[in-house]
Amino acid sequence: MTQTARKNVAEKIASTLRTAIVKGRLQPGDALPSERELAEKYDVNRSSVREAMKRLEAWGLVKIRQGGATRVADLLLDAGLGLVPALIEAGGEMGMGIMRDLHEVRGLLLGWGAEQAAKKADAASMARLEELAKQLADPKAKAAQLQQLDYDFFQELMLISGNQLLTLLSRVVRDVYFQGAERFLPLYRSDVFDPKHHRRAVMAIRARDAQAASDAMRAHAASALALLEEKAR
Amino acid sequence: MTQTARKNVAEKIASTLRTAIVKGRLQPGDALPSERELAEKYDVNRSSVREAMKRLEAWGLVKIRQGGATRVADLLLDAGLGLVPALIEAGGEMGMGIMRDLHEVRGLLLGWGAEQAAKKADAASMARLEELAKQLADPKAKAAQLQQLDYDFFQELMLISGNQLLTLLSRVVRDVYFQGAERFLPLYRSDVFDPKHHRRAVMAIRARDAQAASDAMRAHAASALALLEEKAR
DNA sequence: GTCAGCTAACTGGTCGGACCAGTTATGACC
DNA sequence: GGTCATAACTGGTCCGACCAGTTAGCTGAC
Repeated sequence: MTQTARKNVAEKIASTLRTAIVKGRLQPGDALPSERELAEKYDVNRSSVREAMKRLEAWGLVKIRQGGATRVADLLLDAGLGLVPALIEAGGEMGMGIMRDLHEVRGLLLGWGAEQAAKKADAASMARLEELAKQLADPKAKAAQLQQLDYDFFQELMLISGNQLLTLLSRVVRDVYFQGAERFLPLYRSDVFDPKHHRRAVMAIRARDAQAASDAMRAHAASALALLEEKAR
Repeated sequence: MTQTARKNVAEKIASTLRTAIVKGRLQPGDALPSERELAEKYDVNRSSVREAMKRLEAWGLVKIRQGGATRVADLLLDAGLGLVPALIEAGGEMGMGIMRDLHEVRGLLLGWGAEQAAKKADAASMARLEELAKQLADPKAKAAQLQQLDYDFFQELMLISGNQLLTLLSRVVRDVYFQGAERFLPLYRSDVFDPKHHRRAVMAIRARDAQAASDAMRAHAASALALLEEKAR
């Protein structure tokens, strides 16, 4: 339990139970203790426990039924993205796996977004992308700044694609991403980060070359992933 | 206000406010009435209002700060996927747009999933895919069954890909999808639904032809999208 | 008049205790 | 042994109080 200082009571309880579920101490189908019992156990009011329960339900980790007990949901069937922070937190192989997956998804979306941008970026968007690429090439930039810029670039592509669902989705990716942000920071150290992919992508988008743009961004994600796996060894 | 009969009190309030926000009656930055005021207005207890607020916060629609007012978040910056049901519900152009986007994302994921499956499907997964393809080709199947099978096929591909994040994501896609399920139902009527893409994909996966598999599933999504847009006219 | 600083009137967060509304297991009755 | 009412659970909602931050307005020094 590190760094849970500033959390709500409900938040603490929710993340405690989430961890218990993810780590398998609570199995799918198991009934959770009743709200009243949990309230007593954690020495908080039942309202707070209820709030925690609602959160777990929103994450798809439990199923609540009035009258019946609250039970752990079948993770494979019902868990949503709310599970991810717990997976990352769990660390080890599990955490590594999910971070690998995250980069894979990012690569997929980046490639598609670049392709779309090549087809329909307007002058204003084009200018924003170029500005971002320029800042990414700044040798004096700090790793954290580069990380942020890289995300901004990603988001700009999603916006250009005009797909609202993906724009919303990129928000989720961001939350997951910056959750374990410091783990990704080494990827942006000045001696390893190379802005060439972004530069190539911007040029391709300007030239309306969808294939090249897509390839460039995929390459970016792939190289990040390769670095990450190298680090893991 | 139709069909809100079986909802929780909190759920009703949350979706009412969500609609207000999505439709722009409440602008980003605007302060919501205080919890006490809302409780009085809707003639419910403050606890219920609080629950609704927590839900809106989880959706990224509002920002809650102890001491300060609860304010509408900047949708472009903070809203997550929880916004989607409201967009669909809003109907009209907006709803149509989001459904179009949904199919686009589905196509992207289907294509990628099929590609991955061609690379790493094992015998058991292969068998499941074939079984699903067979059932999809059943001329006696009802539209709703076909729709479910189509989703199952999608999910199986996500599972095969081994990407946990995408598996979780497909859960979200499912929720969005079956939310407005009846709107998609016409796509599965026996006189329009054609299982050939699934058949082609399965054959390609068996032959380990990633490109062909990907193309087949992309074609499936594209044709569904085309049908959808034709219907909209 | 201007501005710092205090205070009062907000906001959301937590509490406890009550009662309503469903579910489930018990046990008397047939 | 099977059935069915009911008691003892579960979560859902309510009330009213107080704690803990924020904000705005007032006061007073300059």
